[in-house]
Amino acid sequence: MGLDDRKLAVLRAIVEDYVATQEPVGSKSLVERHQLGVSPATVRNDMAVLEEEGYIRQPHTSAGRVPTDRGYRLFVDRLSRVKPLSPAERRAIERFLVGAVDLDDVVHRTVRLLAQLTRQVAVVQYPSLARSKVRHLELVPISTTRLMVVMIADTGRVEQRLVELPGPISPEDVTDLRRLVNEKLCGSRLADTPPLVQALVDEATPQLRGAMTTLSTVLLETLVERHEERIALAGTANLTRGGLLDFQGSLRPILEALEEEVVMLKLIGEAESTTTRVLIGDENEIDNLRAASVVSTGYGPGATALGGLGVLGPTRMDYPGTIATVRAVARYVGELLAQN
Amino acid sequence: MGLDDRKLAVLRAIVEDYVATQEPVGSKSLVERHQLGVSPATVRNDMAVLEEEGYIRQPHTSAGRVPTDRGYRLFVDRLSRVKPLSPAERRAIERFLVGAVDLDDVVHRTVRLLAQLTRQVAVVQYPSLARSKVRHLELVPISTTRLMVVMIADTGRVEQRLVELPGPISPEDVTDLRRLVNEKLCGSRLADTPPLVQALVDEATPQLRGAMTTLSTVLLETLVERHEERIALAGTANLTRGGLLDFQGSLRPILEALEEEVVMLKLIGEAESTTTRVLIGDENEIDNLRAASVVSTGYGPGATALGGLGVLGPTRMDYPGTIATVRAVARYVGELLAQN
DNA sequence: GACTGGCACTCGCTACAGTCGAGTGCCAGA
DNA sequence: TCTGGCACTCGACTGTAGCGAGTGCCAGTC
Repeated sequence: MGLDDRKLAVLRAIVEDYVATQEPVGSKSLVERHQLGVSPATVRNDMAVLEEEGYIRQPHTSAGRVPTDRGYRLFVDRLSRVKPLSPAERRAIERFLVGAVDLDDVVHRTVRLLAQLTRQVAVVQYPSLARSKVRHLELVPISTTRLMVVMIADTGRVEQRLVELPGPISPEDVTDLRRLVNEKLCGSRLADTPPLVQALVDEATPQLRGAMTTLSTVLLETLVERHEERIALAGTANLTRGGLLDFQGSLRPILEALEEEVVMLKLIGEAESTTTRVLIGDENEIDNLRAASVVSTGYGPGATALGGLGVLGPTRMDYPGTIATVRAVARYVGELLAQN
Repeated sequence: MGLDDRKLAVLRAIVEDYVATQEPVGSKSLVERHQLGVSPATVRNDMAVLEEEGYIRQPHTSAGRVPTDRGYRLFVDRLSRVKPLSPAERRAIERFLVGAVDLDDVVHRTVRLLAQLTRQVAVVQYPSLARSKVRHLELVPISTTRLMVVMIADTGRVEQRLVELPGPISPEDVTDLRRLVNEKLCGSRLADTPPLVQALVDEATPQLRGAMTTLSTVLLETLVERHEERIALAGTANLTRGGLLDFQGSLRPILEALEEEVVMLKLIGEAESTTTRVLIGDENEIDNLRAASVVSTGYGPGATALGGLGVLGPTRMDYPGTIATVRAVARYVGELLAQN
């Protein structure tokens, strides 16, 4: 059964009121607060239909209606327009991000900004290593059999790892190694390095072969496979906003999920492009987050995403406002990183 | 008025029972669960004295007694002995920390381990830069007017920062800069570098002076003054353990405090030595943490602390067990870092 | 046919009274 | 100094009643 315009207007009004007041909304207060041009009784009939279709529900008989996840979905897809940011918000974003001195700083400022503006939990993924290019590889001898490998990516990320060599190595050999590795790998995307690294081993002189083999293993392991992705988190205190009504009484599962980097990456970091994604309640694949919604987007120069960022909050959130903020922040961060 | 041995035994019993059950403890159940050798009435008299002295209190008339912060303090100082760890716990610690590949890894594993063993929120400070020595400084040209400075400390910490030079610089000059900086600074403690950095500027050739001045500013700013300290956090979900009884109903202030690195550093990182500190409730200077207790200690090779670590939980916590765990973990981490 | 006013009904919330029981303070006696 | 006994307190729980927001339905109107 189709929903006519008025029914949609009623749904929109319900979502807006519920988000604002956090209380189930009834037909009477609805007509009072919105110019629907009809009587409460009519609204009630519409509500009955909306409920039958699964867009709203009653917490108890004789309470007002509350949007369901499906209702929010319809609202987000068809009934809301992205709110333009207020000038104050724009200024806040600019001011907050100006003066960041390095990538860590950018990421931390961004995640705090996002948490503050949306009053929710914010998550920012560091620029993905897989999509970064190698700018420089530095080998620093720590002892005769130990090297520290430092990789600097064009996105500003710096990763390091200690390498235990099979045998002692001379400073000259380290210099050679450094030169070889840099010649081969500089400028290539990390995702493309595995064959290059293999080639390095194959082409190495017998003298360097042992060291190169160990080094290559570590490079592949650390930079390509392992904890290549990192995230920053802020605003967990915002979860306590709105008492315990949101999140059906327990923050536990949410906090647990937030601590699992892998989970968060899945949520935030999957975006390949800079489109905005909204996951509402049940749509979430992570059980712990069934009571939450996530608004996320990719950021980066142009339309390709270097990484993802987003916020997590109760399903009862201000979607238009949140979406606008997330997008705006992502755009600014993208520009900022492009400058480097 | 002094407290005789039996009164102290009563206090100990009250603390132990309350920590275990989380319910106010009465005189009758007390004599049932502990071999005090006296009747409930006698215990009641003792309790009256303990209450008068401020060691315990009644939530309401006619409920059992609950320890006050002062009571916990006395318990920790005089009535409890540090529990030896179970073999299982020792094994868990070893297993958890073996196989860590770099400092980040060590810190993350440690903080997770601590959270898991104590079932509380764990905080681990990265080895303090101020107390680290410079192992190597690397300068990587990003463009003709930009350098990335990477500092590697003997503790394994790696910090980087982008430097915008006043004018273009040649690769040869970069090499010279790198050599000069390393000759001067390698091996010295970061806290001692400011005069050395100044000397570098003074001694620089006219050609390098401009670059060196900028570089020195950045070095001082980034490495000595600014975000020199970092922390890792884990186990926030443990705050929800024990319902909302702990933390007087709101996690808000706790979560807020946990997000403030500065606050956490003050709490965890002040220790200069590897002695254990216990802060109970009110003793805490941070208002937001008035309902929490913190057990912290320094870790490092020998008795000098490289950094601090600790846990935060409700005042109603198992102090002997927590103290033992925190100490044991700190010792292992210290050993682990000494190996590098 | 769509909308409206009216009406009976539901049910959560609050207030109030009553009961129960854990725990206390006090006191006289051993 | 300790103990048993006793009266008392007060929170927790239960049951009842009234209130009110909100609903569904129906007959009537445009």
